[in-house]
Amino acid sequence: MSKADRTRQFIIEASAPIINKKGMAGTSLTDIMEATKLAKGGIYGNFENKEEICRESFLYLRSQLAGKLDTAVAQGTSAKAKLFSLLGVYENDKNMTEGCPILNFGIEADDTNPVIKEQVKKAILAAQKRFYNIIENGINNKELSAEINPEHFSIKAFAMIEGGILCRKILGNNEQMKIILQSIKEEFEKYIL
Amino acid sequence: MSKADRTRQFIIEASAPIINKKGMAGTSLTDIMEATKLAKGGIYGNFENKEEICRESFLYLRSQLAGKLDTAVAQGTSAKAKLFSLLGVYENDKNMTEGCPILNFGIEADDTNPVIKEQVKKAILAAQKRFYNIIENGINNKELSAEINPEHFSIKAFAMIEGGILCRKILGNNEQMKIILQSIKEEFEKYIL
DNA sequence: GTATTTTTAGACCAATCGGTCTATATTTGC
DNA sequence: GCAAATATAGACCGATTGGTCTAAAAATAC
Repeated sequence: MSKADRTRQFIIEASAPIINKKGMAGTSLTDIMEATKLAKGGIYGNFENKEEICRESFLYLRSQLAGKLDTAVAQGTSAKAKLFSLLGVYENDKNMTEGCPILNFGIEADDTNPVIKEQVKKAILAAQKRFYNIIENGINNKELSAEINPEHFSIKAFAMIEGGILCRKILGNNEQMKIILQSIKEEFEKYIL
Repeated sequence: MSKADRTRQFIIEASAPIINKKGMAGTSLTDIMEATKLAKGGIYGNFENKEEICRESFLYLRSQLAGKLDTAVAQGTSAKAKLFSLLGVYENDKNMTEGCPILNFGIEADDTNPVIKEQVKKAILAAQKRFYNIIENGINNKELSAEINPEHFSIKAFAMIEGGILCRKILGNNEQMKIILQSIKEEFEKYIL
């Protein structure tokens, strides 16, 4: 990994939380310079423009989050354990409590940045697929009744969680999220064989 | 209504859709000047600063949306009719398909603008209460089983819809939203007496 | 219809925006 | 450790930002 590659990665990791918090339009080069302690030249030698920093920051947050979620799923040894472990990340992980990048970048990009919007789309579909796969494997393993609709379940669970993240941030507490996650668990348990 | 009041209202109504779309940080005075065909003086004679325009724009969008939702509920003559009518607005209304102001302003304001954040909070609680009241009245009228939990139902429905709005905007179609609204209806129907 | 008050246009402002460029500093290959 | 290549600092750029101020225009009161 060359010096430039390391600096580039360092800039992304330092910028991503700021952009996730303040938004792309709301984050200035000055913010990024302060966070990295780098001068303009040091930044523009590694990135074409601010939009590239935003884009790479989203991709970084997305992959970091996906890694945590995939790890959580992998740790479960049954469909139920996998799902509950996955939901646990949504409940507690700092990456989620600080604001879901899918929500933050998605809402801003949808009318302003088609390139990032497309990457958010991939993130949504991947997040839903993570639920879907748990259910489908559960059915195949005879852990779950074939009555459960994996597509509907994964869409509803994902939507409820994203809505729950909004409520958590605005209302300033985790109560509604707990109710949401609990109800996802209860819905799931109806189908355990 | 004085000339100034009318101009003020006109500026709000012209600016609100732009700010809802491009975000508060992403909307410039130039955007507002173009939308209103007014010069700087005409705008700053009616508003203290850009933030006030953003704040009033959110309050305008919030009250407009609340009016439509309340009207829809009032049109139903049973708990079921009220709920289905309410969900119909979330499915079809332009105010929703163009982007929910609760979601758009909420996500941007939560880390940057505590005053607007507080107003978004009120909007969320009011939206949830609208669901809650339908359920509670339904129980009292013996239309619904007392088994239904109005609090949990309203929290889940609201969260799912907001998550569904995100998916609709990013995925570019209404399919997931339809599944979500259908599942809310089915869940509700389980409790009809 | 005139006098007074209110409202608006638009020139103007300093500050900040994203971005460029060159000279210097730092890596890197050998 | 020296030379070539690469990366960074920071002065600089024009454009744009949000915001002010004054003179003209329009609405209002009588």
